[in-house]
Amino acid sequence: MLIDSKFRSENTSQGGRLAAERLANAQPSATTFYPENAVIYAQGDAAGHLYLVEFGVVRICRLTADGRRQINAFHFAGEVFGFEAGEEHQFYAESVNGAGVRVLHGSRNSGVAPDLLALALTSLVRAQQHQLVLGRRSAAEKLAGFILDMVERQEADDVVGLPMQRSDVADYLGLTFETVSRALRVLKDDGLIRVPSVSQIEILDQTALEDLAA
Amino acid sequence: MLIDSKFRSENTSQGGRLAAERLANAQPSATTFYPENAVIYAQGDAAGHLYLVEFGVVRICRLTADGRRQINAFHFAGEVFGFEAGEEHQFYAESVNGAGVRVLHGSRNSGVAPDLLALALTSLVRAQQHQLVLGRRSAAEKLAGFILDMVERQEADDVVGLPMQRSDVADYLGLTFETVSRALRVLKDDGLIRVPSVSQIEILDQTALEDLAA
DNA sequence: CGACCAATTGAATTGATTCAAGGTCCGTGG
DNA sequence: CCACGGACCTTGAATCAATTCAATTGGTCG
Repeated sequence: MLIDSKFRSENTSQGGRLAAERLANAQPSATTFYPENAVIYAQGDAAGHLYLVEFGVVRICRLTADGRRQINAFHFAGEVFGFEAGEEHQFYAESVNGAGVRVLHGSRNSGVAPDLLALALTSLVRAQQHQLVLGRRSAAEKLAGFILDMVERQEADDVVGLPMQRSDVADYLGLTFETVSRALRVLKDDGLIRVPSVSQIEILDQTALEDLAA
Repeated sequence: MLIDSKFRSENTSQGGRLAAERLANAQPSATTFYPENAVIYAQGDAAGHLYLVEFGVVRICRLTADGRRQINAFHFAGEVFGFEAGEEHQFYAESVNGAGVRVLHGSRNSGVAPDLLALALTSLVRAQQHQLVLGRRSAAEKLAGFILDMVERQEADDVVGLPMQRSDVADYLGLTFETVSRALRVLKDDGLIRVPSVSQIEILDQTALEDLAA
């Protein structure tokens, strides 16, 4: 089975945005605003819809039995989330910093399957990337991978925003927020980054970051 | 956008096997046998094909800059692998213990998109599950999650086979093989499992394992 | 200005890794 | 058939890194 290159070609840095636009334009609907930390859907809710981030950032989370939180993904403007397996959501989605979200409505058999596939592959690629980052041994390596991911998705050159707080980053990387803070300091002391403000990171040595994260 | 429940209903424990069968039957092809540790495709090879495991186990891996190996996924009989983003494989695939693999050939526009979507979602769900396991803090928790995954996919009741060696499990969980060995001992000493042989694990207390891994 | 929340930093502890030494299993050859 | 060799697994002890708990700093909003 050869996957049509039309599907794949959209799936690298663009993150399936063409497919998302096609779906969104096919049947426009209203954008809902979710204030900071507002729940978009909860664990156990009926699944099946897809959501398009218009602006802001969304996090996809899951709570463990002992009350810890694992963040599965962050989604930025232009990205689509909501793919899941069963009839119920295994994860819950929240607005990180105030986000506008549009539900994608559409008939089931209107020839959008190729677009759906492209979007699903985008999510798959992100998940695979996250697997790699989570599997890295040291905190500094994880953080380097995270920062590079942010750079790529924000299409920023050297100053990248961190719209989520340290504990979000920690739960995304499987660390504590103190360790995130310390790892940032290590990268800073080694001259790989600068931290002009709490929510901004300037890349000083992208090559060194990539070597760490590779 | 409402994802057709036909796609989703196949995507839980069955792991998209119906879709895989439909694709395989659509255009049968020969099965290739890959001996232990044989490479099925290499990092950098042209991507685009999908592969069906007929028997045996396949691992999907990636090497890091400093020579460590991250195993992204294991695939068992009946499962499909090979989904990737760009034109080149970002990962490499190897036979773990001698595996029969069939390349899925087919015309690009023969109405198989729904099946492709189902399979891609299956891979996505597995990747998400793996994210959760990798994010767990302790080695025992990771191992509990891994064992439960094996139980589910082998459809075994209480004795589950571990066809891969300790170092494979370690690279899958982001641990060292010594830590895997020690974590197994912990689970054994706590009465959650028995280890009748090196490659077999008997579940004694599935509920406790689930509590650990949840 | 003061209160509050997030982030940083410090010190002690816990847990995984590292390095090293046996132990087990299995296939091969005498 | 048994002994040997090699690969894999287990176990031990020391080290190192992340967590935990606690204190302090920084920034924001009323």
